[in-house]
Amino acid sequence: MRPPELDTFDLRILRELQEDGRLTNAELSERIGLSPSPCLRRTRQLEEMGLIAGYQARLDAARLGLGVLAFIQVHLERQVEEAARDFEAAVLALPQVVACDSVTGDSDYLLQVVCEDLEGFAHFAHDILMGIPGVRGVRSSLALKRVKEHRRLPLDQLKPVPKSADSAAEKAGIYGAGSQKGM
Amino acid sequence: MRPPELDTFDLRILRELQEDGRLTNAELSERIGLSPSPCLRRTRQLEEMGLIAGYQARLDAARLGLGVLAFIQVHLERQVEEAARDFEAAVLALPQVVACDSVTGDSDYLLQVVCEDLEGFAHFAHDILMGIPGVRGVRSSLALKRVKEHRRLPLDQLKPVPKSADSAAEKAGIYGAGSQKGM
DNA sequence: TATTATTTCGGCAGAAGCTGCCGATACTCA
DNA sequence: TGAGTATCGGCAGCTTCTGCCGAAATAATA
Repeated sequence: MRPPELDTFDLRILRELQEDGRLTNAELSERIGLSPSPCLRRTRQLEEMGLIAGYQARLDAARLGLGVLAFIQVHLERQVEEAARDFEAAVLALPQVVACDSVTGDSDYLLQVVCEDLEGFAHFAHDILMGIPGVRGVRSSLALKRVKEHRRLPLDQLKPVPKSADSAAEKAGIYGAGSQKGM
Repeated sequence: MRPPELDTFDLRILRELQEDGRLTNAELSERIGLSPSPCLRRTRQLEEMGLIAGYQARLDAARLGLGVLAFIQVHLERQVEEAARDFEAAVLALPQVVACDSVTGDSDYLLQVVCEDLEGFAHFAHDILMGIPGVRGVRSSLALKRVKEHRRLPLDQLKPVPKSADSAAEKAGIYGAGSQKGM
């Protein structure tokens, strides 16, 4: 997937909203150096393009009494085509699993699991996870300390389009019917 | 850390805001079955108590051209007291690292890293990460497919306080000076 | 059980913010 | 250089926010 070409304003909007998702449009427009109208337009477009996938409150798991975060490497049975599909479906339905990726390396999936306490985690790992058909084995690591968890994407790595150049053609593609660029 | 005792309304607020962090207070109050005034009051309290740590826009990394998510297990040199402190400080300053936990098991830290492409990732792993003093070795897994990534805490695991019981004493402690519970 | 104290509720009103429309400006392309 | 296009900023009606009020519900006490 090719990155859409965003100018500095767009990147600033993304950056600010990634920091504070409840910024008012008025405040946001001030911070990025644009008046409210075009700022709101751009934000809506970023949402419609799916670059902003949504907004969410970040909750403090520990303070809420969800004290255990575990990373679980999962190995599935080989040669079972349906195993992966079934496992993914099962994982999607488990609220304790807050993230799940299929990964390279010596396991098939990496799960991130949140539980109240070790007892709850033990129950999850043994009775629930190991009970999913196709699961051959798991290996768990418990998070001892959350060193960094802001989860903000490194937008600084992206270089803005200078807003001059082929801006017209670019916008036509991005904001318009979007019939180019091999979508 | 003991979980603060939240009633059903509080839990509903957390649930809804975890789903959509930009809900208007009017809409939120409707959904939880309370009028706007007390709803806003409760939300503000949840923020002040730190249960709501913040709000953020969830961006689509892939569509933004940040196509690589990697999980990196990091081993530090043993017997080096400062290694951990220095490593954590270094990690905090690296924008590519979107999350970092110190973990149990056969590595010291688990990093989640976002890069534009494999080239960028290779550069990060070799030139940046391995360049941090005290790092003995790393092992990487690349995410092939994000099966689940909503990152919503399983609030259903928590049981609400019936709103009767010792509500008065509880509120005094939580909402007031907060001088109890070993803070 | 009756009374008092405390807490939380719902409603209201001024202030702030949203949002769709307008003309004006800057830019591109022929 | 001139026509066409896209983005800007401003405005106005509407929604939403937010702090303050009295009322209702709950808890503590006698």
